[in-house]
Amino acid sequence: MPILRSLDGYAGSLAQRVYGTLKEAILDLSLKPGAILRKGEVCATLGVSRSPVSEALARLASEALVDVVPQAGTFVARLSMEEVREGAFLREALELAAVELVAGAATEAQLIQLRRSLRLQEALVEDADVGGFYAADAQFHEMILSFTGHRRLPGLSRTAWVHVDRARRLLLPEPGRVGETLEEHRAILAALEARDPVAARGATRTHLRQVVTRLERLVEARPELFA
Amino acid sequence: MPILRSLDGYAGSLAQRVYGTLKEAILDLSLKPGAILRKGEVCATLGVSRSPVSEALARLASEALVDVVPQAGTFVARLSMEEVREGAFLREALELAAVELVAGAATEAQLIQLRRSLRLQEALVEDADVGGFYAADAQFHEMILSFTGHRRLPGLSRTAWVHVDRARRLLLPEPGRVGETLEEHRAILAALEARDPVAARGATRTHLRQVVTRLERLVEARPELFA
DNA sequence: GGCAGCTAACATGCTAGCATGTCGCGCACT
DNA sequence: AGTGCGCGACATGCTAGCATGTTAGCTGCC
Repeated sequence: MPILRSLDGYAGSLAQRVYGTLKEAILDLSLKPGAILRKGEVCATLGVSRSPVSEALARLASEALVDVVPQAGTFVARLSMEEVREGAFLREALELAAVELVAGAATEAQLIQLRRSLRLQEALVEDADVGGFYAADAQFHEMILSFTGHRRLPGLSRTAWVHVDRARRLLLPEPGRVGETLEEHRAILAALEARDPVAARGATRTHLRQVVTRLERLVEARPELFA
Repeated sequence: MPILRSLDGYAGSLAQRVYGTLKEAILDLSLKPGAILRKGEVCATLGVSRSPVSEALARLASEALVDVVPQAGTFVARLSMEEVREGAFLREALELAAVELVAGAATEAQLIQLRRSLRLQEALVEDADVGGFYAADAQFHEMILSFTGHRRLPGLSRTAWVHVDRARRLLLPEPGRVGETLEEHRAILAALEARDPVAARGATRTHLRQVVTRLERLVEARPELFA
């Protein structure tokens, strides 16, 4: 059993903490795709019983992060370009609908929040704080989604994106990408400020397709990674 | 405990059958919104233990069909116009993205399937078979979603729509609505045949907003239904 | 030497009972 | 009479052990 971070640092019921621990390990590939994931071992490692583990695995199965084969075993899902494409499609659908709505309905206060986030992103780029920038990036997108007024939308978008996020670990960092990302965010904000839904959709679509394009190139170059 | 249909007729594990039984009862309002849903009673009624019931309730909670309050109780979700709007937004986002994609990529074989479905719908309208028509309606939409090639899309769309579907039980049948629905389907298919993504989006949007519009009128007339 | 069948180990799914925290009712007090 | 407090009943969450079905390896046979 690979090293599994302890439950500390996660909140809520045991099942929820087990879920968080396992999900993180799957997403950062410390649990290898295709590996068997024995419930008994997880129980022993984390020091909990099998019910919370079962519930956590059920949730992960509903996100297609693990495959549960009845009476046979539970396996970490393999990287799948199919899943990546589907996840990207879903997030794109949600986020395009969101920017379209927000372009027509954003309040001044909301625009101010977005501008502030952009200023923060600029500072992080100047400081070359890549980790911080990606956090601000995620927050920027979540803001837009939450401005629709739909509470569960940000979470759904995150869930849709998990397979893309996992596959992204295989990409090497590309110098200058953060700067381009910042520029794309500027274009989205500009379209929102102009209250132009079509431009907002276009800018968002362009932005979201960057990662997937790079992944498509990767799968072409090294198809064995997506067995 | 209201009458709960037996597990027979559902396939898969016990948990899955319990899930199906409960979901059906919640959706057709035979489990009253706001009612308490005791695990123990469900176990006794269905003759199963608490693990499968717990798993089923966890899934229902993730769809916001029940509220689980730790150490307090489980409650059938109340009807909520918020949830209806969010569900409608989600399905619209997914289905607009789907028709846009399909308009550009549909094969002739797929168009033939859709035309065949429309012919079936016409026959059902002529025979005034409303139930059959709604089944064909659902199938028509599922076809379009599946033509994107994304396997889980139809299921996600169904899940998104559950709150709308539940609230729809409150609407009285409206004479002539099936005819209008058929006409709207014709418009969607026409746009797909013309390979016109913009028109397809427009026709789909118009179509999907019909139910929500009627629900908005209902909540205005009888707000107490959505406590 | 290769293949088929069997057996044994072991995976998950389910059942039953214990620990923990909450809510509501009743009683005493103000 | 109204209010605050305390206790009891009971809800879910968790733990531990049993039933069921699969898989892999070994053995015997061809």
